[in-house]
Amino acid sequence: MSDNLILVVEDDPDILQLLTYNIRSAGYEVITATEGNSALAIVRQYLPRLVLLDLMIPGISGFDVCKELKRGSETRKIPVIMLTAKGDEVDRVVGLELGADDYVVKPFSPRELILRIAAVLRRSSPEEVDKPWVREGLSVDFQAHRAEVDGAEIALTATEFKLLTELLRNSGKVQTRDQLLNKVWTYQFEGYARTVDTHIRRLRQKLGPYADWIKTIRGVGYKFQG
Amino acid sequence: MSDNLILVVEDDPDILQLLTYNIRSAGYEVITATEGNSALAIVRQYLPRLVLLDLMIPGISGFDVCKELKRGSETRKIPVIMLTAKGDEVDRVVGLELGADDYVVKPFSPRELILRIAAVLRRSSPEEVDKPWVREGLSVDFQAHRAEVDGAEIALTATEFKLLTELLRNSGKVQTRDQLLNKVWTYQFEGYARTVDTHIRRLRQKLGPYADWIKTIRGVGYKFQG
DNA sequence: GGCAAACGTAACATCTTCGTAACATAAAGG
DNA sequence: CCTTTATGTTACGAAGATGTTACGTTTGCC
Repeated sequence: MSDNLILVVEDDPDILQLLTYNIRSAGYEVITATEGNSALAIVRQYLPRLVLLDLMIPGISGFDVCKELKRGSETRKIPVIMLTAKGDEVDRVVGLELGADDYVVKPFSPRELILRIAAVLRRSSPEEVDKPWVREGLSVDFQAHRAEVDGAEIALTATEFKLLTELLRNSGKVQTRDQLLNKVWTYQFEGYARTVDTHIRRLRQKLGPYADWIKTIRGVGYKFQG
Repeated sequence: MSDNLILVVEDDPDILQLLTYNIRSAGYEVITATEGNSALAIVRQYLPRLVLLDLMIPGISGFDVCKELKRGSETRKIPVIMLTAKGDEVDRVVGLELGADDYVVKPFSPRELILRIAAVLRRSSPEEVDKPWVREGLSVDFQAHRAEVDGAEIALTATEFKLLTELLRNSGKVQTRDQLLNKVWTYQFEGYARTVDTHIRRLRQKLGPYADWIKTIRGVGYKFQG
C-alpha cells in the first residue's frame, strides 16, 4: 500500500490524462480506472490514499462506487473527491451525504484540484502512515528522506532510499528481483536483475551493523527482517 | 466571544435573510454585515468562529476583507468561506490563495452550505498563529514579510520569500521541485523545474552562513533542516 | 568433495542531476 | 518615459548516481 497513491476514475481519456499529469506533478502516484467495477477492484487491491471519482462513468455510477466504498471496513476511511459536471447542486449534496469528502466541479483548474486534494488529505490523515520507522539503532524518516544508523545520518541515494523503503514496507515478506525492479524503478526498466544485487550491496554497506537485516533468500529474492 | 458565532457578510437583503435563517436553523448564532468596513469592525470586536463572505459587497471587496483578516494576528485564524456569484475559476483560486478556507457558488443549496460550514469548522483547529520563525541568527517574520541574518535584514524578493516560507512550513520534509512549483508559483509550468534551482540558489546566497540549512536531496528535491 | 547455479563484490563508463553564471525578458518604480 | 529590479531561461561543467561487466565467493545438492 503506497501512502502516496491516488486512484483517478474517469472515462474521458483527455480529462483522465489531464488529471493524471497534474496530480503526478504535485508529487502523488496515480493509478487509473475508466469504469466503476474496475475502480472498486483496484481500490480493494491497492488501498489508495484517496479516490478522485467522476460521477458519470460507465458501469456502476460514481454514486454507487462511493456508497460501496463507504460500506467496506477496509475502504471506508479512504477519502473520496467527487468530480461532477457543472454545478449540479443535487449531485453535490447527495455526494457529500454519501460520504464523499469534497467535490470538484468541471471545468476545474488544476491548481484548485491540487489544493482540494491536499486539503482533504490533510484533514483525513492522522499522519500515521508516514511515521518514521525505528528499530534499535536504525531509523528511517520517509518524509525527511533521511536514515540514521546509531545516531549518525547515512547518505542514501534516491534509489537506495526507495529500495530500503520498499523493503521496509513489506517487512518480513520476500520480494523477487523483478518485483523490486517494478516498484523501485518505476519506469519500464529493461534492466538486468543483477542491478538489484548491486544496489542491495550498496545499501547493506551503508547500513553498517544492520546490514544483515536485509536477508537474501536464495533462489527467490530479498526480504527485510529486523 | 461566542464559540458558535458566525458572521455573514452579504448586501442582498433576500439572500442575507435566507442565509441567516438557514444557519440559525442549523444551530449557530448569526451576526450580519452588509458591507466591508463594518464587516471588519465586527470581526475584530466579536471574533466570530467563522466568516461567510460574499465577494461582491459595497465598500471594501470581499477579497480585501479576506486579505485584511488574514493579516491581523487576532483574526488570522478565523476561517473564511467565500460566497461567489458564479463559478469564475480565477475568483475561486485567488480566494483560496488569499487564505479563504472554502467557497460556495451561488446559487447554493442551504444543505450544501451547512455541510460546508460544518466541514470547515471541523477542520479548523486551534493552530498556532504565524509567529516569526527564529533559530540562531536566522529569523523570518512572515507577517512583516521580513527576514534577518545575524541581526541585519536581508532583501528577499516576493518569490524568494514565498519559497523560504514554503520550505520552513514543511521544515524537515522533502519537497520535490514540482511540489514547490505548485505551491510557490501560482500557475503550472511546462517542465521548467530548473527555475526552482535558480531561486534556491539566490535564496541560499542571501542566507549567507545559513545557506546550507536548505538541503539538496539529490534525485528528489529540497528540504529545510535547521 | 565436486559442481553448477546463485549471489557478493569491485571497478568502470555512462548518464543524471545539480550548481553556477550569464543572458533575456517582464515587471516595478520613479 | 527610462531605469532598476525581479524573474525565467539556457548552457555548461563538476559531482554524483546508476547500470553493467567481470570475476570471486558462497550455497545447495549430488
